[in-house]
Amino acid sequence: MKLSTRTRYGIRAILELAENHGAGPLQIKVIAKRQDISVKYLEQLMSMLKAAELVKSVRGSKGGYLLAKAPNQIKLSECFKALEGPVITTECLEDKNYCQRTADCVARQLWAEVQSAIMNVLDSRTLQDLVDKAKSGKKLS
Amino acid sequence: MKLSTRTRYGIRAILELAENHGAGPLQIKVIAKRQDISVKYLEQLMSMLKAAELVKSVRGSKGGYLLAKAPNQIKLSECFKALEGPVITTECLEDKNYCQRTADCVARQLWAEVQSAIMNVLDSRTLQDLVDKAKSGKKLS
DNA sequence: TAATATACTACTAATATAGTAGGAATAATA
DNA sequence: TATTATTCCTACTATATTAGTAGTATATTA
Repeated sequence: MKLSTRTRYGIRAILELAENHGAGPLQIKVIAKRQDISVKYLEQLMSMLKAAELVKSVRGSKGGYLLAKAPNQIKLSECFKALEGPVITTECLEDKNYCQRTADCVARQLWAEVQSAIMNVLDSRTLQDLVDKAKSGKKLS
Repeated sequence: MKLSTRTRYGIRAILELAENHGAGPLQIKVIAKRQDISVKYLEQLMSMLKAAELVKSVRGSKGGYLLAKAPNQIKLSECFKALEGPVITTECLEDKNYCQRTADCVARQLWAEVQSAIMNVLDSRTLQDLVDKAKSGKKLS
């Protein structure tokens, strides 16, 4: 169950915006250089974040990207969902009719628990939390 | 972050063995029919579980598969690992040198938390737990 | 020896990932 | 107004992974 670079890069990129919050737009090429990501690839990731209304953009010279909300208003679960899609561990959790066994399938119950454990982590943290920890140099509590 | 059919089918298959524990070997074709999985595909999944020493096999007529240990001695984390590989959310959790930023990367700390949340669920349950719940018809606590 | 099982290896179609590439649209600035 | 800097949009591509299929060899029982 490997995380895509799409999600890994995207989260690092929006974290750059969070750290830059209040200081005007940040350009893709700057983020790409700092995070060592292909500019062209990052363009696509940013447009996913924009489609999810987590960031907004300013076109033209001196343009760039900014957070659409304050860092403490953006949950990691939202970022994850925008990049990776729903925190899905298996189709049958989304669609009850995917399989006839859903009603009494203990495997499905297990995957539901896994999914919920992941969501608990991602839902309880905002970009601000990560920025704070980065500054303090401490680990997440 | 979608779960492969490999893991989903494999877990359902070993659960069949757990329910059948003590009643001799169970054949692939029986499991395949009950769980609606391709016989040939399931063969491969069973051989992964066997390589991980979670199940053992009896060849020839009247043969089949059995659990290698009692159901309460087999954690779901072991089954998962055998089928899906390590519960990896990103390479940098396994290999510190995968990226230069590991030391102070807050994103990496986040993935570590996610990974650990998943492991907590899978590590705290055995096949026996799932079998019990299936029999009682109740949800996992 | 015949029937029934697992064991092993190779192949394949479909899908997803991780980009690359090129240019159009837009805004600031000289 | 021309130039430059930026996002925006669409299409393409190489590689890897997934989810199987297929065939044959090997072991066991009756």
